[in-house]
Amino acid sequence: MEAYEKGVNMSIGYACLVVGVPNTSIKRLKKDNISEDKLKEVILFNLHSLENIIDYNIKNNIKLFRISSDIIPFGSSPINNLKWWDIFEKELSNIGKKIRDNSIRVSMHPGQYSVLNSLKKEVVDNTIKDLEYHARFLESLKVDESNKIILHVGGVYNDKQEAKERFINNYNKLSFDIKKRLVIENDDRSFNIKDVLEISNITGAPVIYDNLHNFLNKSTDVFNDYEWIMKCSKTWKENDGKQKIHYSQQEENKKNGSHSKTIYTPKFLDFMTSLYNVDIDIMLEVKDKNLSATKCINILNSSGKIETLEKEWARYKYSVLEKSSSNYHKIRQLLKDKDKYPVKKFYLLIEEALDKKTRKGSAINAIEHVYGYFKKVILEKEKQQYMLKLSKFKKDILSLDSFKKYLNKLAIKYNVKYLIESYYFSI
DNA sequence: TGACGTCAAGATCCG
DNA sequence: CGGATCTTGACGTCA
Repeated sequence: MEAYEKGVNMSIGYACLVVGVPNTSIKRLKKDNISEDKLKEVILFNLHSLENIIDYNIKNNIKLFRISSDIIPFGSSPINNLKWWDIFEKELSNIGKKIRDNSIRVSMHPGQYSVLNSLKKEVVDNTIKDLEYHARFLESLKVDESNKIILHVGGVYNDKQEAKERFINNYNKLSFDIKKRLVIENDDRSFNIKDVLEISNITGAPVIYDNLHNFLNKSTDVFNDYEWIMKCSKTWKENDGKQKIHYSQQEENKKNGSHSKTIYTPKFLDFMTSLYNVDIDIMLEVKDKNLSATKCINILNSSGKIETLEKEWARYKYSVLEKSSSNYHKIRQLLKDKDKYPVKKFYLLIEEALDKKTRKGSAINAIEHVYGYFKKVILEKEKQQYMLKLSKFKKDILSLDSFKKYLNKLAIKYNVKYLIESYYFSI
């Protein structure tokens, strides 16, 4: 634990979406369904969601967050010629103020289709437009240049050296508003961390080290995570803010590069220990998003309180019960001693439970626990609906997901806060 | 030419 | 008719 105690200012965050928090979804539009009104409507909707996400992050002490590129639909396309930064100035500055006032650091990450070193001029032009859009969005929040835009180098086109040079040439043509935010990241098949450091050496762009990409696409120079992170640290200058890395784990039995469902804490702690007390920000790339961010923050907190775990337990308990009543009881037992903070054991038991296959009996057990919350308040009609669904579920003609969706609807209708905040309906 | 990755919109199916 | 489930889109590179 001692190893990373000094990194107490370190921020851990997650990307784009929030799991299990109402009113935080980001909407998209299809090209053939676009009108000015529709665009405005969706932008406003998304900004409301973003504000709710920021509020959630503030409340949960999450200081690092990647904003989805979909926040402004077709933000870099001529299809959308709205001056959204003017139209929604009030909303944007309001969100920006919350971000700044709470020392949250945000970032954006254009997708794999933005390729600055492409052989096609049109692709490069579109990429620059996309970078302009991302820079403008961050600018509209009035957040400083430590709030970064992350980009991969692009394609190799049979000649890596030329591809690097094309990247550098095109980088040099970018406006200062983009350059001041642009950081580059190693990818999982073309440009390894050594390549990216070389490019950084010439362009001056800071480098994001991605551990999983490095694992899958190693440089011929053999260094460990810590050593690469140290090399990358030199590329971060004062105005760039704290050095940032991406951390993810491979989902077992899935294609290389698939992010894991959750961050497994023993592995994460090994990684952290191997970094000694290096002071960096860590962006997690993981399916359960904010859940893993909270978990990792809690597990590194050497002065944590039992209340934190109790709060987490309230949100996880029915998901655990659904998988393993044995772990459910073990955790209850674990949380009895109010003077301790058994955070490692706690999350280990949760991870172990959630990895188990759901058996029908335990699923029903969890369902009945959840049903207990509105058993007394719901209408007779709903009671009958519930009974019918339960018997259908038992006969395998209703899926667990559908059943849970119905329960979620009831939870929202009767505003059962304990259940609405639970992860039971989202993992 | 299709896989790659992502996730919600949109389309279609089902009871 | 509402809800569940399947398909598509939007993008560029590479096998």
